[in-house]
Amino acid sequence: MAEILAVAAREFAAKGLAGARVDEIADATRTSKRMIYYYFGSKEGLYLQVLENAYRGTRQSESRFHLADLDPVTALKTLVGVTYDHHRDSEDFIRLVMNENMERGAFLRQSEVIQRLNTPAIEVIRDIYERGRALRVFREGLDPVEIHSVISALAFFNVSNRHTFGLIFGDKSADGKANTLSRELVQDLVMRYVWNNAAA
Amino acid sequence: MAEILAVAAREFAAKGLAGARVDEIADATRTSKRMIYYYFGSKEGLYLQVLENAYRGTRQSESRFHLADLDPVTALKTLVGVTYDHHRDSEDFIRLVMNENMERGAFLRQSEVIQRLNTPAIEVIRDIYERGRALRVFREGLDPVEIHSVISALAFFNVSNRHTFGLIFGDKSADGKANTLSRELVQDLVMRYVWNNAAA
DNA sequence: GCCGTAATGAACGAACTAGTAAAAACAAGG
DNA sequence: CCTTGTTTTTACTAGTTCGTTCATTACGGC
Repeated sequence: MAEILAVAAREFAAKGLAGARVDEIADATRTSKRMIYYYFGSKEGLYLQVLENAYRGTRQSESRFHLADLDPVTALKTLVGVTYDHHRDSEDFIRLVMNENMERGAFLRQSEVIQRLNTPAIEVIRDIYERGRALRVFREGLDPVEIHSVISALAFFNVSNRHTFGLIFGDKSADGKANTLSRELVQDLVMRYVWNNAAA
Repeated sequence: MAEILAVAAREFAAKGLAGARVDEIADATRTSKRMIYYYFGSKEGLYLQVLENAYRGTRQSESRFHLADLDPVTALKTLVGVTYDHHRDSEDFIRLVMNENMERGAFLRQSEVIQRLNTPAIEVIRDIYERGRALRVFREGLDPVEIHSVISALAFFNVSNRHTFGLIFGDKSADGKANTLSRELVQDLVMRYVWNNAAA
């Protein structure tokens, strides 16, 4: 039932696995609690489905940007920007991942589905990097997984630690959500990281 | 009672505010549950004290490294390394902060103590950056808060998202804990970010 | 020794929460 | 229209969990 999954995603994202209440999820749907147990077996079964669903949804956004058609510098800069935007606008997904890390990956570990979803993301970066390296605008010896990690780390942290960072450094933007790391900053950081300083 | 705080810190770090159980905390101390309510009033009161305590402990580590005595390049690189090491070895603190972000900063907001603790960290960076800029090894126009944010983001993410990242990319190190971003990588990234490419 | 205050222990209770029992409603094939 | 299997509703339960009640003890000043 898609409605249950959508409601549960919001609830788990808002309060975490331990904080979420099955009764509240049920009340927010047009079905009943009994249905949740009928379809998903348990609270944890529901959580697992929500988690898988969230990862599935996320990995689809990058493919839409035709990065292979752009020159490597523009492509990488675009990829960083798109990743930044996507994270910023997917707070529920971020919070689900945060929660899953609080659970020490106990549920992600059970899912074979998710593990395969990230390979394409790496391949996109590998393609861009190899092209940039051939043109000598990117330096030698970098690992696409590392580049992906850096981009993810900055885009993720910017959302995940919004509240504590915002409170400590007080720089809330207009919408009330602190963006401690600006879009341009992250792009700049990544481009300087891959840049070949001895470029022709 | 220091013992209660220490036990509670472990428990809240392990299971979050909603997941932790007051009875379990009480059983792990040499005192009783009654004492927790006597001293801290409520589960949330205890949590707030734990959080404040954790921030206090963290901010003390940087001052030990005499960064003002080092040349700016070495100083910044050392600061990054020290911050990286400290985060990697303070998983409980990281998890408390993660949890507090899941709580949307509701408790940190109540604490005036914590807000003041981070100013020194910025001043250290400002000093290093200004010296490096004067020597023309660091470029113009950077904000110490931004530099601090970048360092924090990478060091924090490396621990906070250990489990999900480790599962997806499978690179666990010897101790079973995935370090997706290596120490050298983070140092390299920050140094390239501040570096003045037009250096003499 | 006496007294007020701080500290402690054992047991309890009221509210909550994941999960279930049992049966009603429904769909579909014969 | 009846049988058979699936979906859904309502009400319930067994166990947990935060917080309290009340009685008792340690302790420092006088």
